[in-house]
Amino acid sequence: MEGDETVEETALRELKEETGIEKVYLEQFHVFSKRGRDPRGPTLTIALFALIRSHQCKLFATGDASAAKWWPAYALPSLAFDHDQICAKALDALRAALKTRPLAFELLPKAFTLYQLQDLYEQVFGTSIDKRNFRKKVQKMDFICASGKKTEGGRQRPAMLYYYDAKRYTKFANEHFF
Amino acid sequence: MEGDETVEETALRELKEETGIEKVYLEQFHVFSKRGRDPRGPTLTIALFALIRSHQCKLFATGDASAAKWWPAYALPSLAFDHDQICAKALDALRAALKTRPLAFELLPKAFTLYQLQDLYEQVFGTSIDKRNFRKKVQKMDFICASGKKTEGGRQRPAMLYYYDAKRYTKFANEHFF
DNA sequence: GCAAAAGTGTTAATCGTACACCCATGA
DNA sequence: TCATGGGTGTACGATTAACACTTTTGC
Repeated sequence: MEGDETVEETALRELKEETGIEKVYLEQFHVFSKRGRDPRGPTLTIALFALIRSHQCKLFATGDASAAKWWPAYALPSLAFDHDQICAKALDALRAALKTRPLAFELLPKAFTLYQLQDLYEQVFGTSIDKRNFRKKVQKMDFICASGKKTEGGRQRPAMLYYYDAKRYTKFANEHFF
Repeated sequence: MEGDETVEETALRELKEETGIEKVYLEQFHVFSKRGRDPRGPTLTIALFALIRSHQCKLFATGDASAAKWWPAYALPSLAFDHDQICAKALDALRAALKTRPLAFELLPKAFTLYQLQDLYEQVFGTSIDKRNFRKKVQKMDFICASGKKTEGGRQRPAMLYYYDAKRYTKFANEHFF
């Protein structure tokens, strides 16, 4: 941490320095402090995950000359110290977060198709979901709104583009929980 | 933090020093690092909540001469710095934890009645739950087991004592989620 | 035409919810 | 006898889960 930065500001700065990516959703998930986790001496690691919109991921690949690179979460290379455990816990935290809060919309473009949304959940949870049941459920969530526009230039039939309405979600959540 | 303690060890030591309570369940919920949260300068607070079994709470009241004291979460006294915000976030984290994991059993005696379990959920979530529906649901959870023993010396009809079986929970969770 | 995704309903089973009364104990 | 919790079943509505085919587009 530099100057009087907060944890989140530090993470955003480092992420931008290493990958060029900015303006992402950040969430803390654990502080690692076990003895011996770094042979150089006692350390405290405050771990956060960042959610990066899918269309921004390619910017990263064409970034500067740093060693940063994408890896699938289920096939990481071997990492220094206890960083493999940190990544494993990050995945758990991500799944728990996606189950209980509307964070899928931080991973998709602002305008997305229902296929993209379903695919996201299937990939994160490693399940397959029935398309009709999924769409039926989405229709009941009035914070997922059809924009009226459709995809263009895809290899397939144009699909309706949806967007996430955070204000409607708040109302929805207040009515459905507690 | 002293010596090469972990965050959890520090919290357990401090808790014991201040209140005499030990061997509790601890869980991290947030790191507070906002500028200006402590006028004395930049600080980093790693916040944890502890779950203390109800029958151990009275030990606390008869503890040493420290200023530690029980307060209801919905009527806290005014606290230093941003500690009111930390407590508010602790309550949120506690509710989220109790909804998604079997942590109620860290708050009850090892042997508990169904009334105690229901009362716990009602108090934490501020709701009232139908007794018959609650018991029906508990019956389906085979990790909540009748011990065969009953309460003695209460003011009421003796009640069956139940216990939590962590191994069965693991099996149950694997079958019911994902 | 073919590959890829878009879109669309019905049925059966399960789950959640609402609801009221008698019982055993200690004070 | 009274206060306090202990203990029990049913019926209705809502939700979930299983399941297959036609459409539109680019190549």
